[in-house]
This record gives sequence, C-alpha cells and structure tokens, in this order.
Amino acid sequence: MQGRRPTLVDVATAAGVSRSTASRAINDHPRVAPEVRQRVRKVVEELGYRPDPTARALATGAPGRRTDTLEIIVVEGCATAFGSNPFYGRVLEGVLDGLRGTEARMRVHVLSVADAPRALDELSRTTGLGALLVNVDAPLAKRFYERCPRIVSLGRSAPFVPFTEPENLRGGRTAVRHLIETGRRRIVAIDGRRQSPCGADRHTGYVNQMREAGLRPLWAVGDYSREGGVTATRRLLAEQPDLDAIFAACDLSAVGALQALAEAGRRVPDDVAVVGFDGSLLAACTNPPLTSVAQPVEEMTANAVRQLLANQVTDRWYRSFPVTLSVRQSTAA
Amino acid sequence: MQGRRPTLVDVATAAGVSRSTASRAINDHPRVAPEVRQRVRKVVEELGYRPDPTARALATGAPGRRTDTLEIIVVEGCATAFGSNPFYGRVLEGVLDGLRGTEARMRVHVLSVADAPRALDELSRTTGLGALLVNVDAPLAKRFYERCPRIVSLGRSAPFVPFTEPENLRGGRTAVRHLIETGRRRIVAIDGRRQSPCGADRHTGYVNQMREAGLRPLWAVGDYSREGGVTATRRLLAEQPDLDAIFAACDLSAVGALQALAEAGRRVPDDVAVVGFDGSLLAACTNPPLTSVAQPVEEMTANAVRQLLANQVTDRWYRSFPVTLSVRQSTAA
DNA sequence: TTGTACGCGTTATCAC
DNA sequence: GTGATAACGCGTACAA
Repeated sequence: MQGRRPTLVDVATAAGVSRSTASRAINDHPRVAPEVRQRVRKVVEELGYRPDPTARALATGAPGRRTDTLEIIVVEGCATAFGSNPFYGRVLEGVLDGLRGTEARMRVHVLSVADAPRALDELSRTTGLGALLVNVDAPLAKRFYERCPRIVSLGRSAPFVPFTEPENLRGGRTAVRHLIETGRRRIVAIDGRRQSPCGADRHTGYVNQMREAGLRPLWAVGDYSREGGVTATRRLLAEQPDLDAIFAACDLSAVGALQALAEAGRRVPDDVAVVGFDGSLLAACTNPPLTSVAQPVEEMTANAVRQLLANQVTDRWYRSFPVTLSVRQSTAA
Repeated sequence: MQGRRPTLVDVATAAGVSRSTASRAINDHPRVAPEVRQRVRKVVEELGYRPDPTARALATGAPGRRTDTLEIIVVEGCATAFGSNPFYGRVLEGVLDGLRGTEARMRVHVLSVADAPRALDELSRTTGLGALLVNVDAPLAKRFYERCPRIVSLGRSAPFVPFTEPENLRGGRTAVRHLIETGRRRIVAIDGRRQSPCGADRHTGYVNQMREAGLRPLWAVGDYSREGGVTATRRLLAEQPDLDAIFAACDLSAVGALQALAEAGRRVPDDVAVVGFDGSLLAACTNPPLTSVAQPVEEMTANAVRQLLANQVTDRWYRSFPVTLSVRQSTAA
C-alpha cells in the first residue's frame, strides 16, 4: 500500500464509494451528488491519484483510435546534432503537416548509433500506427521492417523497405552544372557521411558531372555539421589552394565553408562560389545568401506520413521528389 | 468480422490454437513448436494483425513504467513557425538531454491558437508522466494545471503554475548597455509578441535601460520570425532614419533586420549595430556573425524535464537562468 | 509444448 | 444517484 501508485479502487475505498462513482466524479459526469464529488476530489488530491492513461485508453478508445502515436525515429551520426541542423526541424514540420486533420500525434526518438539496435528492437514491438525512420542504416531498417511493416524510411534503405527520397544524384549534378555555367572550373566537394545513401548519391552526382565536363573531382568528407564544413574546407584549401567553388552536401556544412573561407581571406562569391544542399531557411540567412539545391523535405515527409496513416505503404513502396536549384548570391557571376 | 481490426483471438482461431500460444509465437517465446510458430506468423501476415500497444502496455508494463511519454506542447502564434525557428530545435534537444538515461520518450504537439483550448483539454486528460508547455498563454496553462499538476511552463505563466525562464528583463538591459558602451545612442528595438511574458520582459528591460541612460526608446512589434524582423526594420528605418543600433527580441528577427539593413544599403556594424536574443546557432552563421543575448535553452529545458520526471515539481516551483552576452562582429566597435 | 484462468486499471451498461 | 458487472486486448503463472 506504500510505494504502489494509487489506483481507482484506492480512491473509491478511501472515499467510501464504488469504483463507478469515483470514476464518474473524476470525469465530471453529470449524475453524481455534489457532496460525493467533493469528497472524491479531496481523496484524489490527498492520495495524489492520477488515472492511468493506458488503462483509460484501453477502456475508452475505439479499436482504431486507441493508438494515436506515430513514431519518428532518428539515429544520430557522429555530429548530426538533431537540435541544431535545420533539416530536422523541417522533418518535424512535415510530419505535423501530414498529421493535420488527424487525431494522430508524433513521438520523437533520437538515438545514438550505439543505442539504436536495442532501442529499435524495443520500438518495433510497441509501434502501432507506424514509424518514420530517419538516418537508420539499412540493416537496422530491414530488421525493423520485418517486425513492423508500417514504416517509411526517409532516404533509400534496404531492399523492400519503403522509402522516400529527393533526387540526390541529380542534385549533385545540378549544383556542379550551375557552377560550371557561371564560370567555375576548380570545383571541390564537401561530402556528407558516405555510409548514408543520400550522401553517397550526392557524391556520385558531383563526381559524374565533373568527369563528364572533363574536370578533376576532389572532395573531403564532412559529417553534415558546421564544424565538419569548416575543417573540410581548410583541408581542401590546403590541398587545392586555387579552388574557385565548393559544393557542400548540406547547408550547414556550406555555412561552415563560408566561415572557413572568410577566415582564409577568400571572398564569396568573388574568389570562391559556394553551393549548399537542402534549401533550408539557413541558406537565406547567411551573408551572402547561399545558393542551394533545395529538397522539399516538408512535402516528402508529409506525404510519407499520410500514406502511412492511410495504410497505403506496401513492400517496395517509394517516392522520389525533384530538387530545384535556389540561386542566391553565393554563386553570383 | 469485416472492418474490425483483427485481434489476438482472431489470429488464434484462424491458426487453430489458443490465445496463449498465439501470443507466445508472436513474441518469440522459446517454448513453442516451430511448426506452430510458422502457422501463426502466416496468419498474422494474412490478417494484417498488429498487436494493440495499449493493451500490451497495460498487461505488461509495471504500474510506473506504463506511461513512458512526456508531452511537449507548443502553441504556435501567428508566425512562430515551429520548424524554422532554431529555438524549438534547442527545446527538443534539451528535452532529449533531460530524458537521457530514462525510458521516457517525448511526444510533440504543435497547436494553432484556435485548436489549443480543445486540444489542451483533451491532453490534460491523457497526460501521464507530465507535460512541458511552450508558448501556452496563462489562462490555458492554468486550466491545464488544474487538471494535471505535472507540468512546467517554459516561460512565466499564471500564478502557481510551475515555470522556468531566462532572465529576460536583464537580457534586455544587457543588450542595451553593451550597445551604449560601444558608442551607440539611437538604439531601437524589435519586440517579440507582447502578449508573451518573455516578450514583455525583454521589452521592459530595453525600455528601462534606455530611460536610465537618458535615451529615447523606440520599437516596432515583431513576431519572432524573420519576416517580422524585416518589416519591423523597414518601419523603424522609415521612422528614425538615423538609427545606429537594433536590439531584436530573437535571433531570427535579428537575421531579418540584417537583411533589411543590407537591402537599405546600411553596413553592419559600421552604420548600424545589431544584437539578437537567444544565442542560437543561427547567430554564428550570419555574416557578420551576430552578437546575441544567449539563453541556455537546452539547459533550462533539460532541467525542467528532469525535475518533472523526478516528481519534484510542486506549486509555485520555478527556476530562473542567467543570460550571457555573446559578442560577435555585428556590434564591433 | 499447449491450454485455462486471472490480472492490468478504466470506462460503460445496466439494473436498482 | 449509485453500485455490481462486463468489456477493452493482451501477457503469463499455473496446471495439464
């Protein structure tokens, strides 16, 4: 009777009434004596009683409405700070869009690479409505999918696992083509994590387009962070001092590039042009504003969520979204 | 039998076994005949059976562990875009910090002002572990608190409602003092929403410090958005063309100010100095980097979450966190 | 290895 | 107005 959390029976007995009455008093039902209501409320206060949401949901909820939670599962790489990369804000915004008009809510899980396997196993057991996987590597996604088929991976994943993605490869090409068209030749790249399919695709797009133009590709590996962008740029400047353009795999890295360039006394866009990837708000906030390959993150995510809720996602389901180049002053001719 | 979502009994009967066996087969229990396991799995597949997480939690979970969800409730003002203001990313990051080492997870609700009353009533009924209220106005917070005492408001709220906040008033003063010390005199302000206590406090801090210095305060109302910062700055420039400093109530507005200033041909910091509020990553990404009154959002939030989980939050509980000035080039002398 | 029976905490439907 | 009693869907000792 001590450590146990009080239950409705405790309240009822303490108040000298039946469970039913206690329940009614608590839930503001009309047909209950005012005096009794007071008494029950007082007991609730004293005992610190809090109705168990789970039991309540089980008793109340319609079979379908009971589980109203969509799981958003993000695995954080080395420096992929969830709170600081605007990308994640856009993902959440998209989820909210997709959830609009629904009673469903989102629960957000941010896992370290180390915790991910265990946590994903646990989550795959309790997931009801479905899950959106962000940055979850292929093996883990596959395992999750086998235990819970209601998922979409944001970014290509293991075979069969439903996914949605922007045209990463084309994005890489577009960036390079734009730089070439505006007169740049010594174009280097700051990659994202190479393990991730999206990072790999953007990289490939860059390399292919460079080769086709008869230019020599050169890159440094970043990690989708600002710091990564700074160090990558320093390294690239050391390796190829006469570079005249940088293509970064994400806007945050591009910001790092801008800062490293300023630190090195290079002017943007006069000496060096910079193109980012994402088309986030951040790109519009830098100075000079950043040209960026824009991906419709909110749209992609919202679409995935709606399909998930509508139970339209099946084996091999996937969507590809076009990217567009937002030209700003960081690549002005 | 048609529209109803299949339950464990359906699976069991379809597979010709008892519920227990079906349950065991599904949950990978050791003692179950391989052949039976296969059969059950097949039926699960065919029927599209998904165990009800709620019922499962009720049956499995220890009384305390059952509710593992902390509700993060954000009310969106006019232009307070959840996905684009880095502030919210930091809030979530802080929640994650506070949750670390716990089994608890966060569920994020973003409500429009219109939906808020209804949604909050609903949520106050189902909230178990507790809730963190962001941007919820005093009356609504009070109502929520009466129905569910396990909450903390991020920002001052109605009396008795537990809250945590940065030293907003002092922050306003600090910004102005810094500007004065670096030689500025015609200092104007871009306010946040005046209805919010934090916006009001920052405003008061600005006004008081100006008056004490014998300077005339002048301000325009923003809405914590970039666009708001742009239009406010344009208005201020029209009203007081010779202004030499701007104090913005949030970094995002400050970015808008930077852009409006550039558009008007004013140089920063040569012609006009700019100070933001938040100390978000954004401030370090602009060019010139933005001097900003830094508030420890992650720390505040993490602390609130931990206190909430530890059940240490009582009537009138509150915490105040110091702000510090991060001086960058937007106010260089 | 499988089935029976009970408990999880609430709400809802009846009678009274 | 109030109190038994039956769901809600699932997990799991316990017995078989």
